[in-house]
Amino acid sequence: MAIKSAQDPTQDARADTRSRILDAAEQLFMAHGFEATTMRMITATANANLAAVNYHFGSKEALVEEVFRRRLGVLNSRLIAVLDRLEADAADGAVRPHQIVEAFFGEALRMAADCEHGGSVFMRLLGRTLTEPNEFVRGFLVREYAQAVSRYKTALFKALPDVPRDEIVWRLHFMLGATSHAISGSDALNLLGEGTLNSSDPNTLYARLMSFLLGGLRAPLPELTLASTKPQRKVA
Amino acid sequence: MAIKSAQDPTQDARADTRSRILDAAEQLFMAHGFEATTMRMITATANANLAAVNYHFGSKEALVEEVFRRRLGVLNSRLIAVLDRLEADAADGAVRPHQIVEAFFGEALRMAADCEHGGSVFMRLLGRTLTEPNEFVRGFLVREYAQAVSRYKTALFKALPDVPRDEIVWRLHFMLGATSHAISGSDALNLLGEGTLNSSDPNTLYARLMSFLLGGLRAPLPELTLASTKPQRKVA
DNA sequence: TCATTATTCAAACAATCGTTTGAAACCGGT
DNA sequence: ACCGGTTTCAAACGATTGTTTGAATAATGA
Repeated sequence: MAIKSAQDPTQDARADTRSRILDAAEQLFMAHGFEATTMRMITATANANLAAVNYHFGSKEALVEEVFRRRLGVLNSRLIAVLDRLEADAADGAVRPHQIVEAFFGEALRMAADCEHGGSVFMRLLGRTLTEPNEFVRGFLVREYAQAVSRYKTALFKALPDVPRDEIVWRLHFMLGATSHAISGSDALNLLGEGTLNSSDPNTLYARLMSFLLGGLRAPLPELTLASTKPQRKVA
Repeated sequence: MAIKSAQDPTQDARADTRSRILDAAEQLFMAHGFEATTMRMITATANANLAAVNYHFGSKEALVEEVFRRRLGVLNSRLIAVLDRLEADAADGAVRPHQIVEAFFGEALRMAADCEHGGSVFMRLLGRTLTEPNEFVRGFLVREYAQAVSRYKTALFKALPDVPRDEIVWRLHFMLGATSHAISGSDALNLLGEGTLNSSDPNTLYARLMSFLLGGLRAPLPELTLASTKPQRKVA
């Protein structure tokens, strides 16, 4: 079994089942969640023995970790590289806010559109995982994502010196939610009763999402009246 | 079996155990997800016997369904009532877009802020469930939510006659994502490295979110160039 | 009061979970 | 051809899952 076809001559059966398991796990985690995906489902999909996961990764949790590490590493470095270039190209060190937003969420969307290398499946998995109750998974995400997010956050601080930092973080939070929802995709769109909507074209999704995100980012600051009319029983 | 004795003050042990189980399940589902929450955790939290869930609800799935039905019913009718009043108050039948958005997401946020009646826990659960892989839960959500969402969607169509309907649905989708993320709350905020952010005040969250949502809704329409510069390898 | 139903309870059910085991199969190197 | 190390495999492990059972208890109506 396991006909090796790739360009790496040292690609033995070990790496083969390993990556087959990773691919199968990624796909199944996306389709059914972490807890609902069993080792037997994974190994069956990967055409591997049940014991293969524990042999190659040690445990199911370690497999989850590896699934994310494999993809998050490249996303992270891409994000940082793009921001580095933006800041280098900025003559007087002034990176425009829309550039930062387009870089961050554009890179995410680009990976989400990369069906060939499995980026599509992974980004949908990532989008869902952002609200995952599982502490282990979420804690790992924070650890793995921290650098890039922090860089972009401070970049936005510098690009918007007049906007309170709390406000920026909140809007970053909102933008993250919108993007995550957009990537997770068509499942939630059924909630809007529109199975007809064609989300297949990544370019139009990019244009639509960016327009929305930048509109939200540039929205007038809210009036934060400290102890005033609470919108409790009446909405403005 | 189990003929309900009504909603009167004679709160007997029957209804008591039932609602204790519902509350416990709601809270545990929010904290750990559906699959990770076991019957034994639920019944232990509710101070009930293990068999109580199957006795009162029939199965774990039926319990999940009932947890949502109990709250979604009132949210749905509130949403519809608010929109009814908006459309009645509109003299010439012209409801402003911001009124629709404020009504829909404001009602959601209001319920999310209602800690006393458990609305807070439930809305966080709902926000997370929007991206839940579990088909059974998601299908049930769509069925239970469909009416209100459809009403608001067509209301937005009428309020924004010049905007393509696809665009409106997409922006509704984005707004839903941002709101869901905002409600699910502080867990994802840790990703932004801001545990310091105080999300406790529902009024400021309302103001911030509405400002963002309306900014996104009013954003200039994207240029949907059919076969033009793809944002593939370079971001603007 | 008694008869009947509704609810609780401890115990067990089969099924499935992630993990472990020890032997078989495969591998490249000298 | 032999060997040490790596990988696969069938089988089983104990633990935990949702569910069921039958008896004990509480509540209800006549």
